[in-house]
Amino acid sequence: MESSFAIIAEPNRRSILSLLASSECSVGELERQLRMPQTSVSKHLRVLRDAGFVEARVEAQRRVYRLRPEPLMEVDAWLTPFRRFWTAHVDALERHLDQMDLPPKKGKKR
Amino acid sequence: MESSFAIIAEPNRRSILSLLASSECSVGELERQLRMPQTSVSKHLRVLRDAGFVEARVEAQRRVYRLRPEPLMEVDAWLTPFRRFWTAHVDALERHLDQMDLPPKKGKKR
DNA sequence: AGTTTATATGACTTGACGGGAATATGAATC
DNA sequence: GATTCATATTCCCGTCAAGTCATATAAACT
Repeated sequence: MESSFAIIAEPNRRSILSLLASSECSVGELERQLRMPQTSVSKHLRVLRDAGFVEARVEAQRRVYRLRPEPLMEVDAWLTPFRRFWTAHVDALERHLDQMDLPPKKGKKR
Repeated sequence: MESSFAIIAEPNRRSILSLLASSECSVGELERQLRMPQTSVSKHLRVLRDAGFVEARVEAQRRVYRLRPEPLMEVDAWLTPFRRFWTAHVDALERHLDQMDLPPKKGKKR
């Protein structure tokens, strides 16, 4: 359970994170929107919290969870060396489109 | 039916992908650089190939593996809704501007 | 042909993870 | 203070994946 990658390997956890990307949620709200048992939501939230993906604030009986950016930034950073593999493709696609489309005003520095 | 996220949850597979990001490799080269048993490397490559992360070309007795961009692009796309969480805080981080420098064939980057 | 080199596959074991039910904790309301 | 609501934790179980060992395939070399 150590790496951030293992954490987001779980589909339900990714769903939780996606919901929290829109707005912070209580456990009950997550439970209803994802239609999964509360005990499951709580356990996944525990994992996410231990890994630093989310943090909770106590509000009366509720716990309101919100996102923390660091672990996903780490994933994003890991992707960096790979991006050149598809930016190359995008460039090729751009060149191709330039032949049929209007010349774009955006920066094409070469 | 493994998701791309589950594939890169495995540390050894991430190591393989990182090596292939520098240059294509044969199984033996991966085996030596990662210092893991050949049978393990082959099995991870099998998983990576089935998931579309890599493809192999046959070169005599060797299989030379190289990266395929699509699955990692998918991961990158999933991160999109989350990026505002750190681009908002870390101002003007140029991670999405062209980080395209010349890819070195050997030697250390970074 | 037989041997070495390079890679893949199959069988087996082991350990980790997720789901579910039951239970526990704890705050709020009566 | 007992009950209800909201969330967390514990225990058991089934599954699945990774590591290891042995073996299989196939090309290259003698």
